[in-house]
Amino acid sequence: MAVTAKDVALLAGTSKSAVSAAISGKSGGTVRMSHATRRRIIEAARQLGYAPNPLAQSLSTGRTGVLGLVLPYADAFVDRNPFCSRIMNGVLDEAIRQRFNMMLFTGDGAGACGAETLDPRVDGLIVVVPSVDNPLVRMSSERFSPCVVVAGWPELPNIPTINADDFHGGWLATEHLIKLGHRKIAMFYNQGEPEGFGPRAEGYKSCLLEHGICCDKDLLIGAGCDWRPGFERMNEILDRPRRQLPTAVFCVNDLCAEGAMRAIRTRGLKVPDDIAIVGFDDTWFAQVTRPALTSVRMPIHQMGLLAVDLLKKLIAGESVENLNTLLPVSLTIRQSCGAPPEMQTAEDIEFLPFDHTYEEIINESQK
Amino acid sequence: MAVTAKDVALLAGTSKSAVSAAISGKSGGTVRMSHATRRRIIEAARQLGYAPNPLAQSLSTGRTGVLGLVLPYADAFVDRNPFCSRIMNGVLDEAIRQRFNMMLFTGDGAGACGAETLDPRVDGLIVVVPSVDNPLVRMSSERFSPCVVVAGWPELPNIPTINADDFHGGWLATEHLIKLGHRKIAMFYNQGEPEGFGPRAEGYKSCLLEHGICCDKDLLIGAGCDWRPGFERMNEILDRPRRQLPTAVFCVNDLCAEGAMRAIRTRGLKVPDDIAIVGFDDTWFAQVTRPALTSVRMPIHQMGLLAVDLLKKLIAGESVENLNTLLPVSLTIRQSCGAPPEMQTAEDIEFLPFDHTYEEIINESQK
DNA sequence: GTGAAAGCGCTAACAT
DNA sequence: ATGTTAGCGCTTTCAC
Repeated sequence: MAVTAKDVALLAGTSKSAVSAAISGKSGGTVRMSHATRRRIIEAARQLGYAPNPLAQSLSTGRTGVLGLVLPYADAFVDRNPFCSRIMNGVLDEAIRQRFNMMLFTGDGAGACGAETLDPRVDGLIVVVPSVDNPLVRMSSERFSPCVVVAGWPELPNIPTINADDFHGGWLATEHLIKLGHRKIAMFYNQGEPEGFGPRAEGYKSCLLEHGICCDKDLLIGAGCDWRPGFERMNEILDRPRRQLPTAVFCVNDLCAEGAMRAIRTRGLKVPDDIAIVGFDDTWFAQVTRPALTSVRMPIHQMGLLAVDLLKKLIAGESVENLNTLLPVSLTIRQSCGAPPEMQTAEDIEFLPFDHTYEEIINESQK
Repeated sequence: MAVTAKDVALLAGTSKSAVSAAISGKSGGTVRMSHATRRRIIEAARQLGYAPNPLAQSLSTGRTGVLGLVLPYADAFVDRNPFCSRIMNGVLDEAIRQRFNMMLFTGDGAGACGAETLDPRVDGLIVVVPSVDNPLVRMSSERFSPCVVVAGWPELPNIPTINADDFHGGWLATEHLIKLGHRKIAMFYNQGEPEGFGPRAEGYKSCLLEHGICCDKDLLIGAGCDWRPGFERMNEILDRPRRQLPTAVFCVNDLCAEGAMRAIRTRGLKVPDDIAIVGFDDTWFAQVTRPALTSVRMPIHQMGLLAVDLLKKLIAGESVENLNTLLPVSLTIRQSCGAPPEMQTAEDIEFLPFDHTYEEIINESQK
């Protein structure tokens, strides 16, 4: 067994409580002690190699210094979805910087937040689950254990959220296609959205409208955030008579876009010549598809950082002024829409890992 | 405050210990109870929404059900180094599958494993730190808290390790260059290696020797596992008189290789025409450099999986027959060495995230 | 200024 | 078969 406070007390000739006070450095409470005893205790602790047992500490104080990160499914912690990876990166990055430990949870299935979710082993939760419903929110109120939702809109109020401007992203993507002369533009939206088509699709519709293009219902297609639905929906569309084919598809994310491109390839057609494709997320993934994807970039890493900052404040009991953060997006233009080279974003190898220092990201977020 | 075992006991009209026994399902020990009481307790617990406090549970039992993952520096948890990401992915993947929770630690600086390392909040540790020295091992013995070292060789015995066959990897890379006609082959090894040049460099030397090529000491160059040392060393080399330039460089990993390629580019030279480059790791990163890297592939993800399996056994008190696992490597041939197209590995988009299901990986590891 | 004692919520050995 | 009790290691309030 490890050395305990009792051992230290014995050696220093004091009581456990003195040890606790000395080690934690809190001269608060009724416990004040002479410099001499404090020193003696510290020395004894050092000598014995004593460190407080965080488990016992937490049980006693109700604080753990651990943040929980909830991703939608186990695979999400893995390379499986570069968006999730990147969110996780941001969160971990900042958590480590802020000297929080991290614990990982998975919200098995859509929006499920099991009993483990209200785990006293964490001081708060960062939730990155597509549809965030009641159980989560109940938790947040029942226990005084705050949570922050990233990339999602919980149904109940008073839950802080951090999102990118999906609506504007949808708008940008659509506008780009229109500029390139497309009129029959399909959209693959995420069928899982709690209500309606989701903000990305709303941006798409709004942009079409603004440009006087009729929003054909047959072109607004329920897909999902993985490559498979993209693949399947595109296959179905390609069965339509040639006249009814869209000339471009805006996909709800990059994975979905790759699925669509794969279906197109399989049929012997070409992107962008036959059908143009736009994605959403613009992680490294968009660089390695062939052709490279034109995609809406969101400040994913920064979203993770902000989530931790926000959660930290909530844990500290500070009130937050801006409950719903909305971060700006932009369009990265590559080859999947046939944009002329001068429009294309330079294929920046700089995007690769080694230039993502913390300072840069902070600066980036401040300007 | 949350509902406790006491509340349940009160409602069910039994004692706390009965509740504990009923909930944990352990009819072992001296505690056996009638079906009736058990049912009553279960029902009461359900009614109250009771769940045991894992913190208290752990404090009492000394088990937490949490694995700790130690990466060398905070950034390593982040995209910063695709190798680390991928290891982490493997570990998380399997940990989740085995219903372990994960906690993340960073061994700030080389080989440092602070007090937090012997954290009772975890049942065991998976350590992915380049130079694993004594503090870690001391921990492992002092507490009965096992650890597994991944991609490293601790100095003390009896610590289970999981490694790829780095020596053979170095051999493969060098042989490839020799086959392509290179004779002046430099190697950038990792200066941080505890002793000597590390197994990758040994493989390199051994291969040169076997092919009757003198191992020029000026070509065995201390670099590191990041792009910066690769960049700087290559810059220095390019200052040498043209006669002394190597025609190829084998880099200790892909990041280092990219640094070297960048230096070459900066000087207006071309890879592979002027200098050929081989990397090591072969993560997705090797696909997105220009030119794409020829690189030694290791079963990184699988190393993570195995680490968890091994640790699980150790925690369960099982003894492990094979203390030092060595996994096979292979060479992925792309464009950075000027290999003829027919030698090149098909640029497999299949490598991308969506085909990494658990089953595949398991199958892959079995054949 | 310092130490004793209660309790955080649970488990497991011990009486009943 | 069931209930009682004593910790796990720490913090913190309360007497001294």
